[in-house]
Amino acid sequence: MAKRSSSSMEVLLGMLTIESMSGYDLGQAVRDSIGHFWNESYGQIYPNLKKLAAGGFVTGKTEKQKGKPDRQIYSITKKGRERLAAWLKVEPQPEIPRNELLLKLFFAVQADPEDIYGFVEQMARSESVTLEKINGLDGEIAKLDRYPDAPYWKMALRFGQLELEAHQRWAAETLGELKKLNSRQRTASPARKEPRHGNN
Amino acid sequence: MAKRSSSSMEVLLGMLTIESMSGYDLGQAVRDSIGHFWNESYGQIYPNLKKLAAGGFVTGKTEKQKGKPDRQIYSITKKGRERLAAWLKVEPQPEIPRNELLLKLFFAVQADPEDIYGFVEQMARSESVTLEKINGLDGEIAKLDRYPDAPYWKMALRFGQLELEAHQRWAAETLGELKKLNSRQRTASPARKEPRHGNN
DNA sequence: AAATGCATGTAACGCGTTACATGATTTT
DNA sequence: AAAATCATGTAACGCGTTACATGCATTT
Repeated sequence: MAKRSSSSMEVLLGMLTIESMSGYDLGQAVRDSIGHFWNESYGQIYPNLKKLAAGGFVTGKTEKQKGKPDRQIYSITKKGRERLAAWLKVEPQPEIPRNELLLKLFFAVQADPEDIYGFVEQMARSESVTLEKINGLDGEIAKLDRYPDAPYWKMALRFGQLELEAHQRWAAETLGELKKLNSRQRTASPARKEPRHGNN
Repeated sequence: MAKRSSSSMEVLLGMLTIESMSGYDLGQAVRDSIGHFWNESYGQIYPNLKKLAAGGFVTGKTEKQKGKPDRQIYSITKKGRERLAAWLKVEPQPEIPRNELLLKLFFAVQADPEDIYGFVEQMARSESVTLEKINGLDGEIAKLDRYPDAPYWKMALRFGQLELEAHQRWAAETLGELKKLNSRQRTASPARKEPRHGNN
């Protein structure tokens, strides 16, 4: 058995406690509000909603629209809430890490220094965009303090802020180190085009 | 097609540039030296080594041992180095995030406050262990400065340090918030056993 | 006596992504 | 005229985990 329970259904249930939504809406909601720590593809969302409906955890109502295709609006049921509550009692599994950037950095002696430098730069740039997005969400949550969820949303957001700020500091520090290392390497062994390693 | 290239073979190649090893050794090396940002299971390592050998990226030599089972020692070939170099030129993909703790925190209104508090505490404790392990590695790398890789290894390690420190700060802050929130809730609505939501 | 470590491997299984399909409307 | 958005869905495919198998040696 390769059971990994995996919470893909429970995110949907959780989101539906906030508001009844269609599968399409759920995709957006996940991306826009918890995208910095969770993702869910439509290839997962639609089949899972069907399974949840078949199990009585959600109910769906068809909503007609003019011009646009019909929407299936899903609502969580009592049974769905119970399932969510049960899942919330289970200790969360730490995520198994797979950071490709760090992997390539770890093997960087085998690489072109310029490439590695570019990777770190690129990561810093793209994460700073994410950070700004998160900071934007912060302001939005502040306006939503009628929701009892708001304080928790803020804590989850805060995680992203602190983590990404740490990443930014690391990137700045690392880019400096890489620069020093590259210039030292260049002066130490000048005009070395092909790395010589005596293997096979 | 669901191609995700996935670097599982390249980690092995990368590790073999440091030293020739068996599959078993590779499993340990991954866990012990890059375990904080990468993981690889034996169910992946052994078949991948066979594939790499079949493609001429590594070569294996059987090593007899007394009492213990034979070891297959793998070495990277010229072709293997080329493959690694090619992979190192490709921009690393940002990891898709899946943080169960934050997910449960996000839906914490639906949960028992004590459970959530415990989850954050538990995460902080287990990550502080990881942090100590990383700090231990730091000292070991310092002794390995004959390796040209050492500076890069340090940068990868530093990432883990800064990130985990940020997590620790977040956890401390969040536990404080949760405590405040829980006491406020208890005084606001006393003796509420069943949450009343008008859904199905 | 039982459990853990060494060492290599295979098989089952499911999770998740990507690609594709459809078709109308709105934006560029 | 082309591309993107809305909206729902299915099928293919592979990655990765878990479990299982084997068997000897050492540790508890």
